[in-house]
Amino acid sequence: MSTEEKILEAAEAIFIKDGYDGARMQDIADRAEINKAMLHYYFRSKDQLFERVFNEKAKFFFPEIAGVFSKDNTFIEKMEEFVELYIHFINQYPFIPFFIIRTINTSGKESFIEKLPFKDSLAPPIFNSYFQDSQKGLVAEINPLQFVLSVIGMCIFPFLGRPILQHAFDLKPEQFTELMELRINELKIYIRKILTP
Amino acid sequence: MSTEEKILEAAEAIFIKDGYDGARMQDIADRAEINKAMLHYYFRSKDQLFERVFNEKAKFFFPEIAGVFSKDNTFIEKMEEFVELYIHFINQYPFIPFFIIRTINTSGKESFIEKLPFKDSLAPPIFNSYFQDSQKGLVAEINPLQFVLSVIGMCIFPFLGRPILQHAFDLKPEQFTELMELRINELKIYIRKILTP
DNA sequence: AAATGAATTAACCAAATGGTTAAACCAAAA
DNA sequence: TTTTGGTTTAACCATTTGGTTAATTCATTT
Repeated sequence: MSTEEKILEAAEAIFIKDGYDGARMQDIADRAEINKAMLHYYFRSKDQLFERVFNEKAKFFFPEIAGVFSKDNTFIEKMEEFVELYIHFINQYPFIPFFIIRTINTSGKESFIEKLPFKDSLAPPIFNSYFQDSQKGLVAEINPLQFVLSVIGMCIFPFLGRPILQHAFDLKPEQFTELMELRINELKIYIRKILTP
Repeated sequence: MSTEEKILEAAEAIFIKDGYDGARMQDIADRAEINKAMLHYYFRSKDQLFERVFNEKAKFFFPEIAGVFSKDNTFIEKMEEFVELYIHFINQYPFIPFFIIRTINTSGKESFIEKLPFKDSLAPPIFNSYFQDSQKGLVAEINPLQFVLSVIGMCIFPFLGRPILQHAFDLKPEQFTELMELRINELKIYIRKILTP
């Protein structure tokens, strides 16, 4: 593994664990098993290293949904698929949601919002698909924005509140992951109930 | 206003805005318009000052629901009331959810989890009420834990992702608050659809 | 008015932190 | 074999940060 890769891997781990403010350049260097000066040699500054890490992780906050929303099925079916895709997705990177939420709520890091694919890639296909089925009477009348926020919230919240959950129900990491896998079908039921006309 | 109150008020604002790692004692002193040494005179250390602030804010993460869940109505009605109460509640302290989520996910601050009223005060009455109505066939069969996580997630997520929302839809703070007020009725509809047998 | 004790301040301190530098290392080209 | 240029290291630097101290101010008690 190249030095640059070692640094990036260590920086990811430390920034995801501690956030920008909590992360220490020395911790990243130690984890990458290199000299601290190398961090600056390869990435100039903490800011630039963080930006590089964020850019590579931003796409893992919202999944790529083109595949789901180009299919020729109903909005309800699409949303069910979306939930399955999304929870599987986050289960593979369970600490990304908090990393992203923390970053966009951190003073001085507001501009990172623009790097998230929500506005351009996620919301429009969902809204379009809803309006199409809505005109055909295939879906209940809901507010699509409020609905999308609800679905994302249902999917993501357990990962943000994970420490509370693990404490309250004494869950081991595997048990948490399993609970989230079971969650997929539960949310599919909720979504179908909400959206059935 | 006493010096102690001035400090606490400033510390709240800074810790909520910047988190423990991002907060600077000097910033708190400046905001309180007092000498930095006074912070230590009154609260000894950054840790103790933070703990004091967290303890006072922890109760605003989950609302007091005794009133709602002692009523003689159905689980569905209770949950509708809960959502109304909860969103109103968070709308008054819109930055508390992120403050709490950030803290319990911060290394070294895990022990603060225990100060949240979820395990002892929030979950049990909800679960009990569900099982009562479930036996009477008054409510659809769902997994109460997954359901509670969903409701909390639906209520809270927009406040955590607020910067994304405000950016994507160009919302002013008043507009955001109004969107959340409208959200109450939308979520009530979702909940009734999910829970109706 | 003198004494007392808490409240407040300015100056200071040690450690930590992001970042720099000059020298050393090392593999490939000439 | 020497040169070259990228890579790595140890030592160093300026600033920031949480925290301390000793002196001073101020209100209250005697």
